Amino acid sequence: MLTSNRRVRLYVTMDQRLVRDSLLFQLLLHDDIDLVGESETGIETLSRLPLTRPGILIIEENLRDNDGLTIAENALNLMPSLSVMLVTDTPVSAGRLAIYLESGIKAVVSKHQPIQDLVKTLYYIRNGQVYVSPWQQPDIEAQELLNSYHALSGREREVAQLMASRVPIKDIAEQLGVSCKTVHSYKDRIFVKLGFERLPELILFMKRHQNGAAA
Amino acid sequence: MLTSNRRVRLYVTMDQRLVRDSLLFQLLLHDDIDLVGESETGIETLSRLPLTRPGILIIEENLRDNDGLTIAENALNLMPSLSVMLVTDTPVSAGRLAIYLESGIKAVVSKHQPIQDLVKTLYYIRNGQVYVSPWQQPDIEAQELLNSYHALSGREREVAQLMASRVPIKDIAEQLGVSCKTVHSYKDRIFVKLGFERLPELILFMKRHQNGAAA
DNA sequence: CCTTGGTTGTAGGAAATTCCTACACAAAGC
DNA sequence: GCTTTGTGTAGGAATTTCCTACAACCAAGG
Repeated sequence: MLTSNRRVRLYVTMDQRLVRDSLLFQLLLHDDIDLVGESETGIETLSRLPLTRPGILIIEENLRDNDGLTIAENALNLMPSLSVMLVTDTPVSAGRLAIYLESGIKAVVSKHQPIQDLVKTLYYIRNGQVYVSPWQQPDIEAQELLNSYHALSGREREVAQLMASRVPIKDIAEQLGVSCKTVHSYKDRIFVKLGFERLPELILFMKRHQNGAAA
Repeated sequence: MLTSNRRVRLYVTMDQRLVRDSLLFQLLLHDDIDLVGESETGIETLSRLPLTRPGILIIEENLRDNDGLTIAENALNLMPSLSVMLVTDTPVSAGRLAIYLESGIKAVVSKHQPIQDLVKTLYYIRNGQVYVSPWQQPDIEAQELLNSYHALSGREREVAQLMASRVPIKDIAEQLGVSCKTVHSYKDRIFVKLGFERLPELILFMKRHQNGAAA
């Protein structure tokens, strides 16, 4: 298999602290990700690259002091082995995309995509692939997730609903008349089937699923 | 004490899915927060308020279809009991701030603040307070955190450093020649002293602390 | 028809984690 | 000098995670 388990040395350049923080909190949940640096501006990023030697740079397209492309090009000059992921907030034309890829950028992801997209992409490029996310509406992924949900068994779905409403495991066990152990088994299976790692993912998915896909 | 333990019915309106997702993942870690709805646009928010009956609305200042102030005013007309938190990405002048507060908005937080600011503010306004975050550089909070760090004991600091480098508890115990239980005690104390809940917070803090405050 | 292989409902065990408590000892203050 | 506070150490209980087990059912294939 190609799934290498080498660690990721990550550098993140994002202007807004709130966004950077919440993104980093997510990324740092993965224990194969090492944050080697972070910046708000392109210039600072360039200056700190040599010392921090990241393997992957996640950088916003529009920075305060510069545009991500320029910084990325300079960064790739300094460190040809760097994998750059550009995070965009406006639609990218085909022409511009071509420029990005030609300049050596490994991935372009949109801020209008789910965060899982960014995480997935991070691992793609860690493995040497190139990836461009669609601008919006991730039909493929969302559909797959929907399918996975419908592949849940009856019991699993019951537990998923209760867990998403924050009913404690013990209460779920009582309500269903089974042991805690059993509920844990359902929980494990749900998380494996849907590819989740933590409760918030399940809560969010269930909420969105109920409203959006009530059809 | 004033710390009521009533649950928060939260509605979040943010344009970009990536930002919304990562923010929600953070917020939903708190088990007293119920997400009752989310939108990308102001119009949709207004239309869904009556059914979802949130207690708190977190809304961006600049939306695709409207500005947050307008939406907030309309929302407050519909539901006077709603607490609105406006999230801004540009500096807010004193005049504009006055307008915000006069129109009944309970909090204004900047995207250039750490995410903890937003979370704290959420609880402030849940308790009926009004809060305006500074535009940037949270000297007060950051300084408090620094102080807390310096209040760590020697052993605690050692463990904090190792944990931030993702050394497993067992290995830490071995290295320090104490039992796992002891390391867990240090961990608990560190988290209590610094006010953290999860490893990524510690990792991020240690990284920033080492680089920034190496003075 | 009977076997085989996947899925479902159920649960147990081992290890790790969380949360709380304990306690001896040293430093510090009144 | 005695009491409080902080520090290094660890134990217990409850919960969580991860992995395994297994009987029952169901679909498919020879």
